Amino acid sequence: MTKSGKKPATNRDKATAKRRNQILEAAVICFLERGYHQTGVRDIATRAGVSLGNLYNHFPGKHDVLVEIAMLERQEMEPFLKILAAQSPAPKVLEKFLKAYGKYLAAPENVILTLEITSEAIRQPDIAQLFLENGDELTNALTAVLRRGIEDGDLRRVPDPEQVSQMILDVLEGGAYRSVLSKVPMRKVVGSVVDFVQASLLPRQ
Amino acid sequence: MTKSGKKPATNRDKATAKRRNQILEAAVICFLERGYHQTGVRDIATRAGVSLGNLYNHFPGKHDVLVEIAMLERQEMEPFLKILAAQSPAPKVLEKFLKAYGKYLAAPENVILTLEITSEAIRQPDIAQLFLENGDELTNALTAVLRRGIEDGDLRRVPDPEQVSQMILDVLEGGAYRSVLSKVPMRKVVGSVVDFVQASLLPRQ
Amino acid sequence: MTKSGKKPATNRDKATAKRRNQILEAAVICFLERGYHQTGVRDIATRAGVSLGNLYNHFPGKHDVLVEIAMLERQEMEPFLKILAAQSPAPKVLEKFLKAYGKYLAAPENVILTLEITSEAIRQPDIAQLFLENGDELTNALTAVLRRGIEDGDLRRVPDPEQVSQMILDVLEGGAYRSVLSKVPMRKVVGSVVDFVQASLLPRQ
Amino acid sequence: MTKSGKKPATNRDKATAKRRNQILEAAVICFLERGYHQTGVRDIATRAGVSLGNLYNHFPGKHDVLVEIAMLERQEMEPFLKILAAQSPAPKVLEKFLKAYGKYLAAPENVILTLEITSEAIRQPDIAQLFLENGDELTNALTAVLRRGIEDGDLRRVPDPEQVSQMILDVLEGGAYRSVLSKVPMRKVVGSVVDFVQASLLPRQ
DNA sequence: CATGAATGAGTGTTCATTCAT
DNA sequence: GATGAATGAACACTCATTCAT
Repeated sequence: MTKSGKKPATNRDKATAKRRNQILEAAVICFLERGYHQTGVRDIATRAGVSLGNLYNHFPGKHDVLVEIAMLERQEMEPFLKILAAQSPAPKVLEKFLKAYGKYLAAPENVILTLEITSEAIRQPDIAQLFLENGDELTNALTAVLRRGIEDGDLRRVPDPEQVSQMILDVLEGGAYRSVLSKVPMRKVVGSVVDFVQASLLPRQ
Repeated sequence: MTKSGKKPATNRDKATAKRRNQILEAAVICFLERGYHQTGVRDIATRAGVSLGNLYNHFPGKHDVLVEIAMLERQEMEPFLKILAAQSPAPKVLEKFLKAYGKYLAAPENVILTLEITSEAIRQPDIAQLFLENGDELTNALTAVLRRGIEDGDLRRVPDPEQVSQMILDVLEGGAYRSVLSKVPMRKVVGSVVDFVQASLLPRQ
Repeated sequence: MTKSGKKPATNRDKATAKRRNQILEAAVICFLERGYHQTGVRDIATRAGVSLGNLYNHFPGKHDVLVEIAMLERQEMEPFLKILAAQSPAPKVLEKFLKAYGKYLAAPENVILTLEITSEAIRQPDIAQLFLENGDELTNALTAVLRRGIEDGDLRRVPDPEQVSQMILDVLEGGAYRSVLSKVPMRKVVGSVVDFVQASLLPRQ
Repeated sequence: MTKSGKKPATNRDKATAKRRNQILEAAVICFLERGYHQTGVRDIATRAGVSLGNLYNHFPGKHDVLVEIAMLERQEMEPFLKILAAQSPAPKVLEKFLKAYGKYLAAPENVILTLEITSEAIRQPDIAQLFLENGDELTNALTAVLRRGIEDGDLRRVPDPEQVSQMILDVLEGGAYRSVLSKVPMRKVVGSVVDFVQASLLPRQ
């Protein structure tokens, strides 16, 4: 699967894949600790236990390591996509999602890494695209939930469900960022978000 | 003595202050164009029409230029603080604020600069503090409006008004960031925000 | 006396001379603390409580400050020249001188400053000349004592009294340098020097 | 493992070692010509025919280049240590040593380099230690000769043989320094030193 | 695949000195 | 005489990347 449709995955392939992972993990740690720009390729290689030159056998350059990390981030969204795919009533799904995603964002490393990527995205189109795609998956799934809730009469008929899902994510992620910076417990933040969002979306009785 | 009391500001002082401003403005442009880390002190000096060495007569270092810019950002909040201080009914004030601040955030440079500072704040405590103080002014003013609205019965009795103002700001700023990245018009974003926030805060009839 | 034979020394002249001294004293402290090359002209000016530009009204440049200091060092030799000029028996004079000069060299600042000058002397001919002249005064006076001692029969008839006085100074100054570096008490060093020199110079009975 | 045991020294290792030497030799030349502080890392790299960056693959920094040179200086003492280890009568050994070491010091480069290191030693503890260790080897060997001479009755029973060996070295090195500065031939200096030292140490008949 | 020596432009910062005020 | 802004070359060092082995 690493190369072609078949699966001849030799030991060599496996060893190589392992190296890649070592490097990626090391890079994540470095980027978290010191930031993307402050991290040198040497730092990554050293931390990964790989020679400097060899790193370039696995990645074309520092930039591409970040790109790959951004792509891995996307996989982390899977559990939340699954939650959003559930067929329970929309408000229930929504609440469950907010709490789960909020818990995930309570880990500072997830926030910092995202900010690091966000920050690069502004000037680097490929990362920007990746980042938007990442977000889109989540937004789309969330939007679908909202639409379903509206149709089922479980949610208020908001004018633009897509914008709303964006806002829901913003409000959570913004809270997460502030909780990293100012040490407000994420738990408290999530509680407020749930209340705020529900108040905005639940239909007037 | 150079600042306080009357205004003994000599020509020399004025020239010096002008230089500082030249440098700061040049730095803002550079940071916007290429980002803080990609910008060299040389770039700033050149753009400011100042010699490299002389820049260091006006600022202790690159870092401090960013700090000063962050401090200037704070002053930009003044008009919005004024709006929030108005004594009209809370929902009116709120809407006016959202539109005004949204309009301000429609300028990509304001968003990018904020992100640049945000991004440094994570690893540099002095900038973090400055950044939080900056935000606090706005949050506090907004919180006051919310409290007043609640007391007047104009707004729903939310459990934690401070968190709510944070969320309102997040939702606006997050939208602004996405509008920079994905070219969604900020106008549309602000519309959704106003609806979303009002739906959440206006009391059930 | 500062300029011409007369003595119109105005207040202005006195103030200026005071400034010069302030600068020189500050420079000595800086050179001792951080070394000549590590010391910046700014450091000296700041320490002297003088503006950077003004320092250049008093001295043509950093180099010349060092030259002046080297010249002042020469004056410090006066007391020892006086000791050597005494008409007591040569061995007595010699011992007294060794102890007095040794005591002077026990102060690390005197040793370090000399080394700093010595070290510059290698590459800067004007300092080299000054330094040699400095030393020559002492050597000549010491040589005179030796010659007198030899003629009086109080000292061994050494082949080259001038070389001998050089060596006597070397042995003292070398000891002083080591005492700075390795914390051997200078007192002990001087004792050994006196014994060593006397043994070499006193005539066999 | 690159060093110990047999000699697996690959071509690569050898090439690397050669580079190090090139750099060290270039550094010595630079330090002699212009002094440690006046020499830029670029100067060294250029003279060594090595790129600036690559120099940092071989040495952590400029300081460490000097340290390594100081360490190499120590090896230069080997021949003199051998002379001092000879079992001939102490006065003979002493004279032979003085002449040999004096001849070595007659080369200005040896004197200047030592002064350069000496001068750094004052402010840099690691160099100070290295420098003292260097000197100690010579002093100890010389002290041993003196002690032997005293026991054999070939030398005067001096109170502190260790101090005496220090002084002997000081007198030689001081002479060498002056011969560099004032162009007095080292030959003449050494002659005087031999006389002076012997006069001090040979027992009264 | 693996290594680390090699490159040289680039980093932020300091320097001694000048000069308009 | 006194000030400190102005200059730009120089500083030690780091960078992402290449490539011979």
